[in-house]
Amino acid sequence: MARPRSEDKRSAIMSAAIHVIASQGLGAPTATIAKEAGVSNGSLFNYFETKADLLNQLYIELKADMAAAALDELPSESNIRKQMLHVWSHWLLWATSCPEKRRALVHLGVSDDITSDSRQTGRDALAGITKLLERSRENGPMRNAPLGFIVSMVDALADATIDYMINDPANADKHCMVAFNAIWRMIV
Amino acid sequence: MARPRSEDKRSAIMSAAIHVIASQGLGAPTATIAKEAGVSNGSLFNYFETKADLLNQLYIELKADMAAAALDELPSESNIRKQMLHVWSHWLLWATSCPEKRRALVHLGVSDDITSDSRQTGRDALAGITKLLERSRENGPMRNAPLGFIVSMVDALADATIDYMINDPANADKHCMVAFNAIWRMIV
Amino acid sequence: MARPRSEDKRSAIMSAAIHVIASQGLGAPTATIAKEAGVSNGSLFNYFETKADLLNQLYIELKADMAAAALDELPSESNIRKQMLHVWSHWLLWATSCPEKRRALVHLGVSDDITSDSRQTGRDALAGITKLLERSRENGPMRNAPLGFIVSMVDALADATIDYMINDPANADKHCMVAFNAIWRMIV
Amino acid sequence: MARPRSEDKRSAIMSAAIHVIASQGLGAPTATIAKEAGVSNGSLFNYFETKADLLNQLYIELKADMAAAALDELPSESNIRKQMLHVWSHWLLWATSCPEKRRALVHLGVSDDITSDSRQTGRDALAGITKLLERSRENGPMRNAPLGFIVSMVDALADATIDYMINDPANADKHCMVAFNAIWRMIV
DNA sequence: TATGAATGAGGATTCATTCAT
DNA sequence: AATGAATGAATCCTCATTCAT
Repeated sequence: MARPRSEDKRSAIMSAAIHVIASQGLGAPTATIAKEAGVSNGSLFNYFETKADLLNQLYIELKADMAAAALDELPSESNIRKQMLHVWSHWLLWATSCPEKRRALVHLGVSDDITSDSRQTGRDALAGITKLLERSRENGPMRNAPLGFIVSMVDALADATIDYMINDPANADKHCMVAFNAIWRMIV
Repeated sequence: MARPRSEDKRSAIMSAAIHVIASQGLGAPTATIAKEAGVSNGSLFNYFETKADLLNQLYIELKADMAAAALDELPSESNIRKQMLHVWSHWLLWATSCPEKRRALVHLGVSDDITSDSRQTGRDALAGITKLLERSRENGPMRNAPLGFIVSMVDALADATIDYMINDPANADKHCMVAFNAIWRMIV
Repeated sequence: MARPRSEDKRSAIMSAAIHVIASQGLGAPTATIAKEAGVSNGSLFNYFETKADLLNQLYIELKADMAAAALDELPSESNIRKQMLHVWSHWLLWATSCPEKRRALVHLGVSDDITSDSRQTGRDALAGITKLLERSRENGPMRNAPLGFIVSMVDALADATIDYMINDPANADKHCMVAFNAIWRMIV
Repeated sequence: MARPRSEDKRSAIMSAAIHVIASQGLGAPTATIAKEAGVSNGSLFNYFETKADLLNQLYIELKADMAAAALDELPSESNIRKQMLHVWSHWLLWATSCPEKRRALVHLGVSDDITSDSRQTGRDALAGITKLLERSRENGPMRNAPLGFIVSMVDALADATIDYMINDPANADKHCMVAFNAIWRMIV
């Protein structure tokens, strides 16, 4: 009935879900997640009404986590490029240092179980980044394109870059900068 | 001497799979695909050893289909920008005019059932596009980045653009051009 | 805290398996066994990991059951012939009075699903009988033959005798004695 | 419709069935047998109406084959013990030198697909052996036991002996004689 | 007659969810 | 609330048999 008593247990389930989904995909049994969390399978359904519910909440939390990481310690006094670079590199840093979260998020992102509400909430969490992008492209060649379109493009490029950084960690920083400069050429 | 194994039936199953996977995802029962193809569920396994086999073959065919569409009637005499634009717009045209193929391909792309062999075959099919990209960025700011990285970025941007075009068909052409110009700024 | 896994249910499944296998052979669906046991088909797999697991456990239990019946109330003070006769007649009595157990055991005995571990466990259960045979043949003509060979022969004769007793119940006791005397001539 | 044109093909199927059943058991697909025989799966059903039909015919042929081997070159002039020994050793020789036939026969012997008619036919094939046994026990301690019972016992002992010979080929001849002498003590 | 594709019932097993304890 | 046993629908795949060629 989704009436969690212990916040600890809820987050244990979330963490377990990240781990299990990262390695087994969304097909992973809820029982596996529960066991990984040190909780009985029946208990899982005290915290999440259905598996889909768990998935949606996880999606939202991961998006928020990612956004928080990206916006953490934002140097709001610096010029826009510096701020954008800060966000970009923290974003990618989050993804490369929490590869399981990122992998889980990729799985969730394409799942039909994630509702459009959840997706919207996910986008909302990125509002801070969106704002920065808006200011960045203000006078650039894409000043008239829909902002959402630009966000999608940057998001897509982030994903591609992360993949590349993970596959070639030795040059991760270089790839990070190459991609950032590319984006900067795109939008300003 | 027996009823010959019919190519028609094989492609009926493929088409059905595209349709069914586009709407139900990879979890769709093989029986549903078979029925949609007008074939018994047992027959499906005459044409494909396992469901995973079907999925892999479908992935490869769709990738090839997409590449063929993109490279069709390539104006090889024109300058590189014109050729690239041709590829880009045909690519997106394919995706927006066969949205089911594209949706199925998205599902397949993230599936653990798709082997790395299949993925490599998929990349091989895009060799023509890769070549063009290589020439395009030859003297540009990304001339020293790994070519595979650039391909991934362009691929990612294509996906993002397609999504946007499908969501806002009225301005599809405009979005297509906006994205192309963005890419061009990125790489040349 | 949850419904405890019930020993009753496990043995209900075992009994059902005996009954169903006796009449339908090892090809009997697990669903049939489950239904006969008054349990859902899914539940059967809470008690036995696979059908083969069920079969192996059943084999071992039946062997043990048989051995226990044969050795029950063994008159250990009596001379060796009396003891052996006791075992022999109780053995055959078990088989003729639980024909389903015996039929199931015959099916199981030739199944490829029964592991050599299970077979060894089965033999171990018969250790008491083996001991008696060892003493019986001590000074007889087969004193130098491998003990295992003798056990196999006696086992085979038991099977043949049981068949005959079941087919001709009116003279069951007579057949039992005829066979026993034959064995006694063989080994002492 | 079981209207064989080519006797060659029929026996190819039989041989294939022996081989396949010996290694995979009765659960082996008819398609596997057909392929092993170099025949299409459809063709198999021109020679045998059903799988059960094939199994029954195979059972009968193997029993006949075994009996023929046992009775081959029977020294009908010799005394009864010599004749019986001849039969016994040829019987076991057949089993140990055609282990696949023997294995297949063991599988078939316990199958519910084998009709009682087939079993009777199998016994009829052993008539020659039965005759010898009848003469052998004529004045012995089992002179009043049902002849069929004695046949069953000897049959069972043969099976047990064969198993032992196959597992310990180095001493096969010794085991063969040990068992023969045991039988002789039993019946004469 | 020979072939092998087509059929579809059947079967073991999984798993989200419920519910007795 | 927590547990984990119970449920049974769902799914992939097999295989004896049929039938078009």
